Amino acid sequence: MNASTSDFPTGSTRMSEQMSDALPPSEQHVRQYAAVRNAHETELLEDYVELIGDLLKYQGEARSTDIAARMGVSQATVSKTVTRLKSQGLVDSQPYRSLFLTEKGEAMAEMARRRHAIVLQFLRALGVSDGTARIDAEGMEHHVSRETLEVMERFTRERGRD
Amino acid sequence: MNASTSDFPTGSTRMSEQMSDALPPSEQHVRQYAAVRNAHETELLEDYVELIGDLLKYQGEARSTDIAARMGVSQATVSKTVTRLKSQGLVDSQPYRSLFLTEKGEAMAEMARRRHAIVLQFLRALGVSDGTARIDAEGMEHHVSRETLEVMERFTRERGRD
DNA sequence: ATACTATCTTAGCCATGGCTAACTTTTTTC
DNA sequence: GAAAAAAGTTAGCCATGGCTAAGATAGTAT
Ligand SMILES: [Mn+2]
Ligand SMILES: [Mn+2]
Ligand SMILES: [Mn+2]
Ligand SMILES: [Mn+2]
Repeated sequence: MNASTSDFPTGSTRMSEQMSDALPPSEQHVRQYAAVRNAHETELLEDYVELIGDLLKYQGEARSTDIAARMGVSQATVSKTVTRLKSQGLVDSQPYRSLFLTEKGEAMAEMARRRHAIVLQFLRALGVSDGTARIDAEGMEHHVSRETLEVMERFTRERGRD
Repeated sequence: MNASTSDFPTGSTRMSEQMSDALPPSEQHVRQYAAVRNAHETELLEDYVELIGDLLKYQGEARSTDIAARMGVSQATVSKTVTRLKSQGLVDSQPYRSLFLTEKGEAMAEMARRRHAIVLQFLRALGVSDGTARIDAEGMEHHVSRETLEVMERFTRERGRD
């Protein structure tokens, strides 16, 4: 249940690495953690609208059951989250009916889709296997800034084996 | 308050990218989301032990106040989280006293420290600016698999300007 | 020693994101 | 078109991770 603590490469720690481990200035440090908390606030909603958009596109319909099956959670959990999505004006639906994205939801889905694709393609271009790349990209995407995305895009374009 | 939905590069979407956006098989998709939920379970605890370790190392002591200041949260929040850290056997402390890491806490801190450093150095080696790299690394680190870490390490070693 | 200040804890509040169980509605089957 | 199955909702539970307000303890000055 607990994350393994010995699950990572044990390669040599070089001199030059030592320096970068000192504590950053407090204000910087605070910004780092705040950015993470911030990302976590919208993470799930982003994944939902992205998935709903994909289901609409590839299956013509987005049903709660499909979402529950894909996300690996119960239907009740999906129902509750959909209520939140509606209250945030991202999703539209009648009770017991299929789900749709609002304009705002479309926009968020489109952003998430693009961002996710950039990170996934980058990881593959780097040389990470497809399965691992998909898993890592799903979590990483929400923590990648615009600047880093641009660097990733350029890398994939220039050196990608995609 | 809501995440901006137009905050990302709008570069052209190439043909080859289109294919990779199709829905992955359901089981794979479930694994992706499960991995993210899993990472989020330990994420905060990892950052706490990492920070406590750094404070012990660089300031000789790890006080709740310092943690609260660095994390940008209230002391009450730190107190509550420390209770959890103790109940998981990661941290040791007497009431109103400084914090220490258990063996288990040390191990987790060491893992987190290494992983965090690898991701940070990788981003810098990629060409991301220091400030951005620090922010992105803080969130990304928890979602990077062993395989990807190894690829990042190799990249930094071979092409890094570090 | 007393008083002040800084630190830490506790209680109680809230939102999020899981779950199961019970119920309702819709869809399919016969 | 009735019965059965599938899909969706609601209620109520729990843990996490924030917060404020109030109180307790420790450390510093005077
Ligand atoms: Mn995701
Ligand atoms: Mn970290
Ligand atoms: Mn972190
Ligand atoms: Mn995360």
